[in-house]
Formats: sequence, structure tokens, C-alpha cells
Amino acid sequence: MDKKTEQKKVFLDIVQQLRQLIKTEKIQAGEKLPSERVLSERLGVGRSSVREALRSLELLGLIETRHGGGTFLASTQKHQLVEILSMFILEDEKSKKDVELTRQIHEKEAIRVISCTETLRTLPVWDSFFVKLEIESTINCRDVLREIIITSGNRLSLKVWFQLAVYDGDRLNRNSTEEEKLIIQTMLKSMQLGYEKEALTAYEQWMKTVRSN
Amino acid sequence: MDKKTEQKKVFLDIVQQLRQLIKTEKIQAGEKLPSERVLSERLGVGRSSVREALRSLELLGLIETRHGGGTFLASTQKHQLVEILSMFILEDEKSKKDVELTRQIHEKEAIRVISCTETLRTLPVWDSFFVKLEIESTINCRDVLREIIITSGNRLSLKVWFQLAVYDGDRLNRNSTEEEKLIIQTMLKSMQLGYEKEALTAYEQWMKTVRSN
DNA sequence: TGTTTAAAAGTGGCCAGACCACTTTTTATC
DNA sequence: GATAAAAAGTGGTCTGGCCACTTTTAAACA
Repeated sequence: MDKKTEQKKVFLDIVQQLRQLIKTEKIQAGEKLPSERVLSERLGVGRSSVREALRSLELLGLIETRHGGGTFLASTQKHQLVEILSMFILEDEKSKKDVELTRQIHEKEAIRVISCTETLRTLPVWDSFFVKLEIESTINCRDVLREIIITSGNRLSLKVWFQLAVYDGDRLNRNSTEEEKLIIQTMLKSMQLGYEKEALTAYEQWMKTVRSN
Repeated sequence: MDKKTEQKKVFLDIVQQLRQLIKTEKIQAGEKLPSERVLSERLGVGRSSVREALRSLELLGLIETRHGGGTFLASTQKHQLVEILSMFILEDEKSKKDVELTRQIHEKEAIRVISCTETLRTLPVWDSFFVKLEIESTINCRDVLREIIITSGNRLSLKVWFQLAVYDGDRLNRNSTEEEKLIIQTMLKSMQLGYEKEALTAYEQWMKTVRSN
């Protein structure tokens, strides 16, 4: 009948029950989960089975454990989707490309949304980037993209993007080159003015230079 | 020194070593891994630690275990990373609107990609939809969208989409109305001819009717 | 010899208990 | 009230056991 209790493997069942537990007890990110021994008793299973479930979630970055301290629900930013992906799956070029493309799907959509929304494209934050570029003459690429995604207002999209951005971390989390600086300025300016097409063209150009580096 | 051996937790270390093992011994998808007891001995750790690592990889769908049979390397198609993560990420996502928008981001991009790619937009599968629409006069909405995402060729995007589609499954997994039928036909036709803009316009129109239902 | 059947070995699933290292809480002392 | 020591709590790991299931091997049979 019940799919939950139909599970063959105890540890998979525990993963489900933990999810349920987090939901019903409204455990927030950073908060503590019951100890392994307590879970073992409450769920009526052996501690080793509880550990198998917890370790699985830990590998994903869904929970954090502190030796002697306890087990804690991790913040969304710490999920390790791409970390694990790259470890086992991203060996082939096709998968790497897919991650990059998927990330860019979200970035492009955010640019579209902002360009088309008066209240978003006229936000003072964009000007602050120009100021920063004038003063320091450079800017962190990842910061620009993140701000764009955040501003677009889709929190789920942001979460997905965060995960994917980890993979390209090295390529994105760095200061812009002289060449990029101009492109980024063009992109932001176009976006501010609501020129969607131009902003996207500049974006594509930017990503092209990123790839070539 | 070595990051691999610097690992604090044995089970994480084992995950790494398993990856190494698979690589060096060239274990292909579907092939058998050493037994838990053998791994335990070879790696010089307890069996419970080996199990914690194996169960972690099993949750991700990276390996498959058969009771009494052994542990096998899973095929690339079966990875469940996105599924598991979405289970936790989507759970605390308050806004259903975000889920819908994010799903549509992937759909729109797929339409763009197909429209711009000769080999994709001329695929016979699109004609088959027209045939089906003529014969049965209706079609499953979800099937159309799924085919579009699949055809776009981004496997990761497909996985993300699939998870998101589960959430408004009821609204999508149904037969098209008379009104929708025309819109879908327009959309597909535009796509086939490479008219990206028209295809997207039709798509937006379609989603509008979906929302109003 | 070839087939079928039964035993044995191999393997994952799960549990109980133990010990260690580390952290948090409590208690005793100053 | 502050500090230090003891106790309790908690994760980290290992050992060994038993069960259920699968695969292999050996035995019996035709």
C-alpha cells in the first residue's frame, strides 16, 4: 500500500523519514537534528542503518556533522550537486557542456526578465557596478552573474544556479580581464536601458571569451 | 599534503578510493565491484565504513546493489543526483510560481535551441504529433513538452525539468483542449520552420491558457 | 556424458555492543 | 560570579554476529 513503508532497504526508508522529520518539526538550516542514537530508537532501527542514511545525505551536503557536536541541517548554499557530479559523472565532455549550458539558461533568462522589467533594470545596484569598475577597474565575474540571478527574483532558479556555478567556480570566481570589462559594461548598460537583445548579445560574447580562457 | 589522504572522515575517503578503483580497474557500467568484505580488507577499514560509502553512492544511483548478488556500477542514465537534491530543495520552496517559472525557463530554451538547429527542427517526430492530432484530435500536453526538452539534447536540463514537471503534474499530464490544440500546432509548425520568435509567442500563449484553467 | 538437485560458499542487509575522540553541559570549587 | 573539573552527550569506527538471498560447486541421477 504505502510506498514509504514498502521500501526494501531500511536506509532508503530512513532518508525518507528524515525528510519527513525535517518537514514536520520545521527544522531550519543550521539547526540540529536528533542524535544518531535517538533516531535509531525513534525509528526502531539500528544505529548503523541510521548512519548509512545520514552519511548519504552528508555526501550530498544536505547535512553537516560535527564530531562530538551533532548533526545539523545544512544551508542550501552548501549542497554539493556538481561536486559529486564532477567526481563521478563529468568525466565526459558532453556532461560538462550540459552543466555549463544549463547554468547559462538561467543566466540568460534572468537577463531577459530584468531587461523587460522597469523596476528591476533601473535598480541602483547596476550603477554600483559601474562605480566599482571605475574605481578598481575590475570586478568579480561571479558576483555580476549572481546579482543578476538574485535580482531576477526567482529563488528556485537561484538555487539551481548556485549549484551549477560551483562547477565552473574557477572560471567564474575571478576578476574580469580588460577585454571582459568592456563587454560587461555593455551588457549591464543594455540591460539598464531595457535593450534585451543587445544585453543578451553582450552576454553571449562574454561567455565566449570565458570559454576561450 | 595530499587532499585525498587528508580526509577526516573514512567514508568520504572510501568514496574517493572507490572512484579511483573504478578508474584504474576500468570497471564499466553494469560490471561488478569487489564485495563489501573484500573492500573492507583491501582498504584496511571496517565493513560498516565501506557500507556508509556504498550506500551514499547507491542513493545517488551511481551503483546498484543486489541482495546476495553483489554491487554493480550503474549506467550513466540511472543517476539520481538531481532527483534526490530536488527532493530537499523543492520541499522548502514556498512559491509554486517559482517552480512553474523555472520549468518554463527550460522549456523556452529548448524551443529556442530546436528552432535554431536545422537537424533538430526537421526531425520527423514533430510530424508525428500532427498525425496524432489529426487522428485522435488531442494530445498529452506533458508529452509534447517532454519531447521538446529531450530533443534539445541537454540531459541535465531534462533531469531538472523532469523534477519540476512532477510538481504541476496534474496541470500538464492531461489531454489538450480544443483551444490548446491550435496553439500547439502553431508552436510546433513555427518551430519546424525555424521561426523562433513565433514559436515562443505561441508557447507563451499556451502557458497562458494553461494557467487560466 | 549430460542433467538435475542439493549443498556450500559468497554476498548484501541489518543489528548489538564496544571503544575512542571530541563537544557540550553540569557540577563542584574557589 | 568566575573558573575548572567531571559527567553526559555525540559522532567515528570497528568487530562480530545472524539472516536472506544469489551464485557457484559438488553430488546424485538418468
